Amino acid sequence: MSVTIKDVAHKANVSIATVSRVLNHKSNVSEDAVEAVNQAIKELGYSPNFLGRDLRKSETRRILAIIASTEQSFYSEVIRGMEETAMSKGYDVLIATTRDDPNHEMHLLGMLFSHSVDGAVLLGPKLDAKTISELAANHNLAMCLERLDGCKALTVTINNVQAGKDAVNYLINKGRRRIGLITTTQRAQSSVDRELGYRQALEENGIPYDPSLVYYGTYGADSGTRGCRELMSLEKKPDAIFAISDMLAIGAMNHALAAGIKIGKEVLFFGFDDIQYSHIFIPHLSTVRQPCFMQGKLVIEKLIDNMRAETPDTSTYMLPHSLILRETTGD
Amino acid sequence: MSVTIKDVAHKANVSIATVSRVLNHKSNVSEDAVEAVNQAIKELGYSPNFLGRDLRKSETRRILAIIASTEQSFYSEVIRGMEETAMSKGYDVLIATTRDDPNHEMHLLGMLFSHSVDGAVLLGPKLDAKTISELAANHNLAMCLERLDGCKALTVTINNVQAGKDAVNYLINKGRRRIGLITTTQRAQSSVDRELGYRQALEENGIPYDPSLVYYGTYGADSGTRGCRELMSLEKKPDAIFAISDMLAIGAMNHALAAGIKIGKEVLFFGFDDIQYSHIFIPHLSTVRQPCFMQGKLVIEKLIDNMRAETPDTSTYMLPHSLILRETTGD
DNA sequence: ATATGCCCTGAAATTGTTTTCAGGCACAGG
DNA sequence: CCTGTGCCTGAAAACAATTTCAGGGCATAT
Repeated sequence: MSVTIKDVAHKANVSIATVSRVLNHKSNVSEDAVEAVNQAIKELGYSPNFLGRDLRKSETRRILAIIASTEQSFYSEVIRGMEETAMSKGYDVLIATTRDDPNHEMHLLGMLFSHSVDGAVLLGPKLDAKTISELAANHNLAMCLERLDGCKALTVTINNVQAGKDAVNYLINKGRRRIGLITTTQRAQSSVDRELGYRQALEENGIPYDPSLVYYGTYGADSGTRGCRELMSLEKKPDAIFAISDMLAIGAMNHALAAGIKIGKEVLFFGFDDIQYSHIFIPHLSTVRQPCFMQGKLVIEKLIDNMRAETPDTSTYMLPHSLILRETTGD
Repeated sequence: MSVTIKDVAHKANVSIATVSRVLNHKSNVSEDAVEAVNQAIKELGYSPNFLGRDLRKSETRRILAIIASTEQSFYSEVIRGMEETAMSKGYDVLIATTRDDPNHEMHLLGMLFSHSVDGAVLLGPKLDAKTISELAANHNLAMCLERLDGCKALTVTINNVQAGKDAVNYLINKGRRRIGLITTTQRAQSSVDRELGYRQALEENGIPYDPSLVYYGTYGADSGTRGCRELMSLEKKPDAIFAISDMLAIGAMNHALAAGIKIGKEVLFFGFDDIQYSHIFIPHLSTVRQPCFMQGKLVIEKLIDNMRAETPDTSTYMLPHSLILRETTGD
């Protein structure tokens, strides 16, 4: 069918071993041979079958990034960080999506077990901590962006508790006391942590926690809109709203704009993620920025380290976040 | 190192051939053997090495989708269409990004040449038509979303000329005569086609083409903002603006909103792509919707057909688009 | 009793590459 | 002239699976 190393060897009048040496740029091969082989390769239009190579070498130099869907443009910087770092070490990054299905996530991890890739990174896993811990013990598996409580696997993330706390503290320092929270019923650990930060900030400032100020929805913008409408129809309206994602915050502001609420004065808004639209949408949204590129970079570095290590590093690395202050907090 | 089929065979007291038969659910194997093998597999925690299997079978059942970056959330529906269709036929879809670098695009195509995947789909290629035509002649390669003039390769897209024309015709039918165009200097074929549609619509309606009404920028929202500002500072202002992407349109409307222009009355806006934000942003944007899911579905179906065919199908399939009419055209 | 057919099994070939090992050759030093 | 050294080379093993082929065992038919 396809042209193989054997055909090249035959055409160049050398052994397949010599062709292989040329392909891999080994030093111990004569110039004549190199010339002849390269000539044959060109004429035949040969390109090596990596299945053979990978099998023999037991490595593919490929890493799989498993994400929920390509919808969240938010992942894109993380992926870039992963790719650039991987490439500099001679690896390629492939992406696959789970569509929020834990079974499909497991199916994709099959690529790791079956040696189709050398390592895998989960960005927002759907599987539980126990399962992942077990898998990570025997395979080159890491997590990024999301940590999992009690999960013994290499993790790179930010401190979402502290980040939520910082955002809410900022609102409190602006003199706000009735702070609404818009979050999701879907309990990703990061959502849980951000909510925890919200509560800690209130507590440390002696503000009583009021459950009616917390709206649980989905993660679409329209859910943010509904959340804002609900919070604003309370007898005692909030004077600030913290949303656990920019998407929710933007949805929320849509209601506020429609209702004629003065954003940044009457009610302050704080988002999370610093997505592209947070500074396209008017008014510009104050938000928490994570070091996306750096998280991608670090997780790949550590993952590749682990591939060569005898005992894998299963630490959790938390990178620093920062507050981006814009119009919605009156800045 | 790892546990292989040999270990399983030994543990189950059968030959590796029998283990292989069990793994592949062949009928001609006794129940006792099946039992013993499955038991051994479980005890050893064995999972087959696909490199061996793929090499022997000369197929990986994997398809590579090559995109520019995961930033354009716009791709996500296409990918979903690809994945769902592929999965139903027993294939997995992997994604890789070129970061707009034609060299890297070629590097990624190496996965196709080296038999690491069974087929590849380019979504918005950076390579030229000639190169792609040659590659497609010898490998299982297709294009989706973007066509390339004179490229002899399986392509699934929409008719961007007609779509641009439809959008502009709609504006004309609303009584508009001075229609601005916001586009990009980066000449993707789809941009060229949409601009062509714009000109054809004008021509067919006897409206002279006015170059000062065309703004060439990048594809960021801020470029749309600049474009709108420039067009609105003309002596003879436009009464409608067609942007070749929603992103540009949203950027443009940001200027209009800030300048107090009555969107949907004074100036109509028409976008392209129907991205998520086009109905989050207020006012809601009228836009052209492409059948993303269907394009993804069709390209995979045709690509898989091509894998089994003796002579590959190199046709271009154009799927129907539709106009989504919202507030920005006064609907 | 022998032949026929079916079910199940394992040895060995096969897939395309890398790597090991042994040896051929030339050249320098004794 | 002989030996050691270094460079280059090819045959064959290895990687982990699938598939082919031949045959053993058993039941049924003749």
